Amino acid sequence: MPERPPTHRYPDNREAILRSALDLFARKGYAGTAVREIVEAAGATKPVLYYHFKSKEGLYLEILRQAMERFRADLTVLTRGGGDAETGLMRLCGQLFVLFRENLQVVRLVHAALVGPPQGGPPFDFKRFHEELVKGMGWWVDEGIRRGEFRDGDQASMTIAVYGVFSLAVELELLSGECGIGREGLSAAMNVVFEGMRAGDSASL
Amino acid sequence: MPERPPTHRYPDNREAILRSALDLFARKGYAGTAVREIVEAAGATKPVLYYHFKSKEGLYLEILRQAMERFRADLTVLTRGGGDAETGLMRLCGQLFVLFRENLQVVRLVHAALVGPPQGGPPFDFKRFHEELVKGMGWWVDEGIRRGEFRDGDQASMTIAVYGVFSLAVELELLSGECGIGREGLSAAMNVVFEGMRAGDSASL
DNA sequence: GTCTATAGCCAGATAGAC
DNA sequence: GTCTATCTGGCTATAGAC
Repeated sequence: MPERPPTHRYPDNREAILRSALDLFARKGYAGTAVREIVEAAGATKPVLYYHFKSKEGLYLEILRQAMERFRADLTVLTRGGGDAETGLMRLCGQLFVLFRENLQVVRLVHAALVGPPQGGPPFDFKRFHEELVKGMGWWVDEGIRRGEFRDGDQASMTIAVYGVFSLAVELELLSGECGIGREGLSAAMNVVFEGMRAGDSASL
Repeated sequence: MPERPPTHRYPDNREAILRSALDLFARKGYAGTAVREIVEAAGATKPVLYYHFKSKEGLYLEILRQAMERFRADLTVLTRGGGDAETGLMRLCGQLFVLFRENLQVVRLVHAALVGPPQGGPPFDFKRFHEELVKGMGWWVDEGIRRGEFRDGDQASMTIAVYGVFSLAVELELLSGECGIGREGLSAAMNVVFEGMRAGDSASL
């Protein structure tokens, strides 16, 4: 008879609380969400929450920590891969866009914590989110310049231009009421930017 | 002896409360800010706040209403004016950028309300903020296409590209710790986008 | 690990005098 | 218009049994 673990290390209650907390924090904000709401939605009770996460802040930090972990793993994969820089950059942005759209709740939570008021929530190293995105896109721009695909001399501005379009596309998905431009809209707008980055075009700068 | 108004219509208390509420809402969020904090920072008392604004929600809505009013006035002015489309678009974005950077608290508040969780705050027609910005920029893009400055056939994508760069520049100012690219960085990144919009460049689309 | 029950606090809002 | 004093309710967090 195989050994069973003496106790469940991650019981259903813990996962249920994480899920309903993510949902509520994303919809009502950290300060706007009561612990009572979270445990009711999860079908649990308050002491269970405090047992697993020690405090409301601990729960919040655990959600963000998990989100950061998953995001970094995906970003690492998407920065690899062959092909020319324009294709790689388009693939990176396109797949990140899909990933973000499939996890809008997390994106809303992190975005709010990045640029919004901290709402009394605990501090967290959010800027790494932003910095790693810039680094991932900047890597492809560097590649493009090195290979002669993109014009030389304006790496930072090109990265900002690409990142700006990507960032806006994501934010439009966050707006309520179907303002989003979708992946097709993102590709079209990125093509406008690429048009201004390609080497060989008349550079009147 | 000249007549004095029978009573102060907008006494100092009212303005002081509006200012400290803007400061606190922007720093701690709507739900994260207590009425007690607001009136203490303003050197007033709670009944004064409730006399002038009826409720915490009423105070919040009044702040946003005033912000929206000032913003629309500025946007209307900046969409007029002569010159070619590229110059007009650069001026619109540059001056809006300066305006936003001088009012970062309001921008943070509105941005949080636009894309962030509502935090229990009352509903407000925030999307008009976004829509009017898009309309203002789109007007100049239309002008540029009409005059033959910009390539034809991709108005929406061009507008998104310009708006995306502008939006990112503003958001980087919102991040804590001097991540901003400044007005020069905005201009440089916009030039990358313009490079891809100009008619006459080799269009390999 | 999970419960019931509750402590202790602070929130938003108001009554009524001036 | 502004005050002091106060009401009512919800909040986070915990004690202690199982």
